Amino acid sequence: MPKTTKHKKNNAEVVLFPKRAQKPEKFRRWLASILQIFADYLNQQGLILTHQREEVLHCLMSANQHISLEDIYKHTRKKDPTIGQATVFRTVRLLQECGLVSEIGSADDRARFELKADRPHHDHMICIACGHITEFESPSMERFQSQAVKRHGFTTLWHKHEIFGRCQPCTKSPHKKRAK
Amino acid sequence: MPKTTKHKKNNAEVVLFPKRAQKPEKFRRWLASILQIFADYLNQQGLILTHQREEVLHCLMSANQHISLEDIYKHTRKKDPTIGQATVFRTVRLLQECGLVSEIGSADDRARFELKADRPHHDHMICIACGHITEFESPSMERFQSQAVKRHGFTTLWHKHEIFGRCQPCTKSPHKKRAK
DNA sequence: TTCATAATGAAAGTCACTTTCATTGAAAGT
DNA sequence: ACTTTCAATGAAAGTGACTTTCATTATGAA
Repeated sequence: MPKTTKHKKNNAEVVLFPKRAQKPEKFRRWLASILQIFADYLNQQGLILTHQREEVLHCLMSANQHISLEDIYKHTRKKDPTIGQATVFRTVRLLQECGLVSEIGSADDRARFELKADRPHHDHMICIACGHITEFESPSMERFQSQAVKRHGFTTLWHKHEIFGRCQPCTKSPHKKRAK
Repeated sequence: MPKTTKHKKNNAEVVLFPKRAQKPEKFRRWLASILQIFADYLNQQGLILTHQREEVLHCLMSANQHISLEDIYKHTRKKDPTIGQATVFRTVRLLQECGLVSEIGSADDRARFELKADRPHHDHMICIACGHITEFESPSMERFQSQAVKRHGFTTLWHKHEIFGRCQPCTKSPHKKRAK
């Protein structure tokens, strides 16, 4: 049951780049292509790609996990100590509007975000013990979902399928904490 | 994409009991059985069933739709004008703890609640235009979900499968507002 | 009745967003 | 190069849905 434990301060320092660092060259090309999509969208809206906006996108692309607004704020701040929360907030909203980023739930009350470009659709399993988010996908489930939706004449825009529980390590040793 | 439009005040008066009124006798028996479950849980925790707590549960059982804390607060207040938000909040938390009630997402930022006792599991389609919540179920999807979860060694406690989009009426006439 | 607790509601507090507003700054016009 | 225009920005204030605090009140045991 969703015991809504809210209003808890997150003091944990988030390590955004654990292992799995990609080849720099490959990453650079990927970054450039995504950046182009963002720039095109901004242009189309009569807006421009500033270095702050670029920094936020870069942060989201470098992260190997799902991150919160605060995570992004802290990390971009290391490169540019004057960047404000407001800009991070507004940039993430822009990124959502152009479909590059999507919001997902979390074990606490801070929303997490992830890049969704170039990735197949997937859903999330969220560990309520350590906060770790595991991705999974099931094309069969997607098929059944479309059927169910069609039966009700509903038009889908997006969906969230989030499973809350305990991940493998936390099932085995419920008291060990994993870094957020 | 989840354009999180938050911080909007809900001034709409919620009609909790539209049609589909059950036979009074049947409802009374149902109420009594659920009330007993709640009372047992409270007892087991060294707590008691007060008339305020009973009123909150009654409200949730009478509602033919998914309601927010504020809805419950307003409606219980009609019977007892002195009941406080805090009690509603605490009672709903108790009801969640004993598994009688679950929280679901919504198109705005106010959580909605529903009774889950005596009901088969189901998921929700949430209309972002009118806020209406439609229930659906798909046993096949549940099966595939268990498989996916098992593959990752995850232990499920509960899940949310929420589809955001437009309901049939709002797809046809996007600008007509339905009461929340 | 007396006491120890649980229960309650008014009011204050929290906190994750969001918006406001005075500046900045970059590009377009002159 | 100078001015004008307006998007962009960050500090700070605002919002609002929860949550907790605290002084009372109600309940049940002794």
